[in-house]
Amino acid sequence: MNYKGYEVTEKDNGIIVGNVRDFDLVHIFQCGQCFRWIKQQDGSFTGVVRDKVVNVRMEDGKLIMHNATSEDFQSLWYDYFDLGRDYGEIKKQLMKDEIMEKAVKFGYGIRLLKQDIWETVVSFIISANNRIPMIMKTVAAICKAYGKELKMDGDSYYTFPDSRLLENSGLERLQLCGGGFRCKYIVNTSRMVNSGEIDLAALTGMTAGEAREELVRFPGVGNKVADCTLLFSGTKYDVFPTDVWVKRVMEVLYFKREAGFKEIQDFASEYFGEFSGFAQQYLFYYARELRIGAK
DNA sequence: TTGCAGGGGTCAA
DNA sequence: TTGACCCCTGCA
Repeated sequence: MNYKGYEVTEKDNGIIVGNVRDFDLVHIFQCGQCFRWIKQQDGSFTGVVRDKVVNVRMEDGKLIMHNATSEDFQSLWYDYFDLGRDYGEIKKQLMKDEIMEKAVKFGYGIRLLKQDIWETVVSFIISANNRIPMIMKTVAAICKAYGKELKMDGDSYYTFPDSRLLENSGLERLQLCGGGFRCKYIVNTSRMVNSGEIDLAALTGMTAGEAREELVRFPGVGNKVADCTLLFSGTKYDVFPTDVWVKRVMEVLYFKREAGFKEIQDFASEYFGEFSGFAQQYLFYYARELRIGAK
């Protein structure tokens, strides 16, 4: 069948998706936006999104999704991988100088995933003063402890637990997952969501600035975590999450000197405008892989 | 082998 | 503006 320009064929408990462009699994999963896709020995990736577990790989320019149906593609994967967006056009807009040209060519297959916003905010609370392997380990432990079990080829996988489950867990049990001092933030953030004090679904209707102000009311959420949450859930794209790597790459490549966070954000919003979030991803991936500005 | 610094940030003083 | 913070890894 054909769905919005993508040729989707069902085969052996899976689907093959043709016509995917500007799409590279390593770029997508290792550009810092997600923590639940595990690279397998054969180069494929296995991950859980909402209540589906799949294994994905590329073959001859086609996306092969194991344990998926064409209904799943329409209801979930098309949106999740942001397949309705023309990244070729975005890249053209962003390649306005030599720096961006290099960054975009380097991470040519990056796509911004539309992840569940609850999972995103909790994951990025965990990311504070933390390393990627540890973040992945903690998120996996939380899912295993509280999530719903899913099966694929005889192996068990787990969904990301909702805010009720995390609030009810209590601090002590949550701390067994290795989140350390961030666990109290997660419990209290869960409580604020459950009480209705903050409505995550309402952020869509706000400006990026308003949505950020709302998010930083959560304990453990500052500007950086708020911007990551908005960008990686597909809620707002005119944000420029500025962590130490982005700060370094901007200082080295654009400012040629030390620069403050506010200064960098103002520059990005002026220079990249509505495409700030995409620019951030190309720059971040470029900086981190090439260790630009690393000590 | 043991010890210690430090990490994709936030909070409190 | 600055240090503390869980916990694990890398490197003396």
